[in-house]
Amino acid sequence: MITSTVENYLKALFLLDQHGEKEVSTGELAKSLSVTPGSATSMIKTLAEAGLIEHRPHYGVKLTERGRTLAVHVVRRHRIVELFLVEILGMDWSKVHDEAEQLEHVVSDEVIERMDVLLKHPTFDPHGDPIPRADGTLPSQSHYTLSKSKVGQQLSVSRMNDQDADFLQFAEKHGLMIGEKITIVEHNKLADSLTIKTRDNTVILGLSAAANIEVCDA
Amino acid sequence: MITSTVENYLKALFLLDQHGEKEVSTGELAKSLSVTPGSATSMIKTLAEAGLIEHRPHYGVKLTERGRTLAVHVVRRHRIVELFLVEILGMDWSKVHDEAEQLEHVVSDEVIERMDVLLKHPTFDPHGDPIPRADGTLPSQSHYTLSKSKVGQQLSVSRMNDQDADFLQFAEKHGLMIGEKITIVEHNKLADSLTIKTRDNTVILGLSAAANIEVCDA
DNA sequence: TTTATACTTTTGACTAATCAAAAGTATAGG
DNA sequence: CCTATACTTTTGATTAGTCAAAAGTATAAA
Repeated sequence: MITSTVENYLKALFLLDQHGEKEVSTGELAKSLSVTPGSATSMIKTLAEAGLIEHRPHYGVKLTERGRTLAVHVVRRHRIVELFLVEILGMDWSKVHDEAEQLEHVVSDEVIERMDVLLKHPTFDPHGDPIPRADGTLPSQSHYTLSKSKVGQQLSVSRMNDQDADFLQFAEKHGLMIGEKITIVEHNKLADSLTIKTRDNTVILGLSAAANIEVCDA
Repeated sequence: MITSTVENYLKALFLLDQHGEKEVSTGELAKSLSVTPGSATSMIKTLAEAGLIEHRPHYGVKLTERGRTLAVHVVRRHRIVELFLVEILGMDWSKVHDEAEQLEHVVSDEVIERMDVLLKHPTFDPHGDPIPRADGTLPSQSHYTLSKSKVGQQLSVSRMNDQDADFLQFAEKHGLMIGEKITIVEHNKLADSLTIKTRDNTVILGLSAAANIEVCDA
């Protein structure tokens, strides 16, 4: 049976290893789901028996084809629901993550496909994350993090790595919304800070905050 | 903790005794939730301890004020979601019940209130059932069942007592949708049947089917 | 008054998921 | 080669919900 818990484990594994390249450790998985390592181990056993992951004890786990397919569909549901909540119900983009976290496990395929049509087959969600297509493939875009950009570059904010509502609100208040054009004014290596010109502000960010914001060329 | 299971028990109790007048028996409750009587008894114990119902052993249970309030809010969520699925997502009214059954336990108050606004504060859902207001009160309307109506009466279909998708599709196909005007042509007591003229059909229904359709004066 | 019947409650067992803590394992450093 | 450390797995307990079947209770009929 694919319970919501199972879906959450599969989704976490997918998000920790989007490309299906490395093995994910029990500890990483446990941390990302806020459960104890022991809980993760026992669920890993269950998922491996169900053929959803492959487990090399003491080394790590990897999604099987079937597990990855299920995970991608959970992600698709999550991101379509998020966008729907923002676009159709007018909710604040900084608050839709938690709501979608619940809804992703119960909305039927029919509802998702109807939302998809209403939203005109969108490719990115309100946080800039790609929305997997119904066939399981992913749209792509070349992102890099703000902390790696050069002075003078004209950029466009493309996604947020941090889903924390406070952080998202802070970003929004300073004109760092998805799609917004920005310019790097100064990179102070001593202060470890980045001065950024947004549409109508100038913001100074520490590099760790800048690492949470992805951009692409404007 | 108010789990979905708890919400389902409370909702079932409310629907079995809308007016809070009689006591509901363990058996009735168990049947309406498709669980064994023993399961119902043990949940009854839990709900009584939580102060959500009052239990007179061997006689029955009744919602407390707090239990009723919670139940009414679940019903509100269910019915708003149903109407939303039909009106905004264009789903078939005969299919939205099961979907709403899942969603009612996870949608937040904020989402419900936004749907309510988008739907312009509706008072009845697609099956003709009243939608409780956010304050817990219920709109009312004088319904009676088709099986009790008289020959010659001009009526308007106002709600369906049976949520079974096949029945709803049958009704729809024969022009027995909510709001549709109909006339009673004949009541054959021997055949136990009712002949009804709809907009562009004449339908013959057995009395047991007729008892599942509520009407009000046209 | 007694008994049969129908219903309710209790009991004991099971599943999914969790945690805390004990036991086991891989590996880097000496 | 040995050991300390960090991580993983195992073990045993707990919770919410369920079922099947045994035991108990209320009541209508004899």
